[in-house]
Amino acid sequence: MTVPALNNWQSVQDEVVRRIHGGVWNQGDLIPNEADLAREFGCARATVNRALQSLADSGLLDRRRKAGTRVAMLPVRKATLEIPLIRKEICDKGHTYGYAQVTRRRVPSPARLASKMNLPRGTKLLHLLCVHSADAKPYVIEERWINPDAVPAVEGVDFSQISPNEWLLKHVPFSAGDIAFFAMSADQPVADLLECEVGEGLFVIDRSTRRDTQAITSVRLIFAPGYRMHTVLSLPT
Amino acid sequence: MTVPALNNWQSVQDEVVRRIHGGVWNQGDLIPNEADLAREFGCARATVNRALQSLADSGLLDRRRKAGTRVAMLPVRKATLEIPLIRKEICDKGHTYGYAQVTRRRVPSPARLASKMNLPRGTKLLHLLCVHSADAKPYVIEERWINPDAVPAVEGVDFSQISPNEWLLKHVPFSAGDIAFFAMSADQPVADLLECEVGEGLFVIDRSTRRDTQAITSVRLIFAPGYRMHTVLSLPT
DNA sequence: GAGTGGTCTAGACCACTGT
DNA sequence: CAGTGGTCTAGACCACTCC
Repeated sequence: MTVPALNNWQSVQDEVVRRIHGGVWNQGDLIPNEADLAREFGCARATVNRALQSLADSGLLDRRRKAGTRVAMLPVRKATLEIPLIRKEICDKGHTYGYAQVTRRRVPSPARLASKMNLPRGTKLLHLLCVHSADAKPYVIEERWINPDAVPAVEGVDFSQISPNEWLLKHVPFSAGDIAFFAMSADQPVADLLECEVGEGLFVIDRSTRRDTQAITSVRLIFAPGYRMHTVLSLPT
Repeated sequence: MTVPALNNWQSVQDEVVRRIHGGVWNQGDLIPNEADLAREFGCARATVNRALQSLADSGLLDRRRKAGTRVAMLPVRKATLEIPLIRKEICDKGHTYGYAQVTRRRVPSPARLASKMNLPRGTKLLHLLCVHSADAKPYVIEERWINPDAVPAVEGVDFSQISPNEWLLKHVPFSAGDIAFFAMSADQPVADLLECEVGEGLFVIDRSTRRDTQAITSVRLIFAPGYRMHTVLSLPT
């Protein structure tokens, strides 16, 4: 009656999911350890490990050394968002990309940013206001602050030709950071730039990035009405 | 001169990232194959594989059989969002959780949902309108549609005691789906429920889940003003 | 066809942590 | 202290895909 030997980690994963779905293992239950499962499934422990680790990443299992592996009590859903280059996002949708720099200034770092970006007092930042458009209609406002101490080369860049979004991705790639999503109501200046009504609800992304502990840049993206960011909730079966 | 042997996958990953940062390998470049790197680093190929696979998951590398491994041209940023139980989210913030069901009806599936949830024509859905609150202030509106064909047990549940959000998570866990984030302006009924101004910009999440191909539930979460969803952009150093 | 990443195995040692 | 997951190794075979 033994199962016909699960010889790859995907089939092991499927079997584990099946047992959870089927109620063989319930939320909070301790499941057998890797060695036992490997013996039962007729495969190597590394294969079981790979399968369970993948499920733990998905949030279905909680694993701790010595304590063993449990079915997660509250299976936290995880969604992976891909945050593309704005130009690419617009082109991929089949629209014509447009871009314009609105203002460029050097400013003392605003208090709100100084703390968020962990900047020394009195740091001067480069502040840019730009608009990306799709088929000549405003698509998103990019309000950008850049720490010139972290990116000296930025002083010589002409951001009327290339957006900070794109330049930074090419020249300062691979940094860590944090990101927040929320909504705001359009005020007059924003409404003017996005050609929408004052008060309209807009989708906003705030993002700060740094390398090691040095703040590189902070950006606020304010999207035109109608924008939707979507992705897939991928859980095994 | 040789590096002191990278004997774990994290250090291999760090070294690869260092070489990309340092310009040893540039965007679009083909990097050496796993066997060569393993020899150079003085570790097993599996260790290199683990490191590179992790970097590919992060979007820094593009890997294809036979074609080899390249530094990604447009390093797509990936953010992982955890979508918690609403009650848990509120409690974790240290607030008192409150919940109320506003309405409960059986309705023909609206056209918009019928297509999104891929329902047969004429399917009747259970429609619920609920409000979750934090410290007695409205926190989020949960507008929920449930397909009773997929979850027959739902007919007997008293959703004035437990939110659909929580009941479904406990009883219909582990399903796939898709999710979208956007902003809307509060209309009168929404403003009444959230105790905010009409027209105010609100953060909204639409989510549909299914098991296999059968639609289970669709939900719209409309958050009170001020809500921010945030996460970390985790890229290796 | 040949070269690359993807995976499996069997065994080993280590790191963490509950008891 | 002892049991569990986390990882490494050396070798092997397979699957994909570019040429």
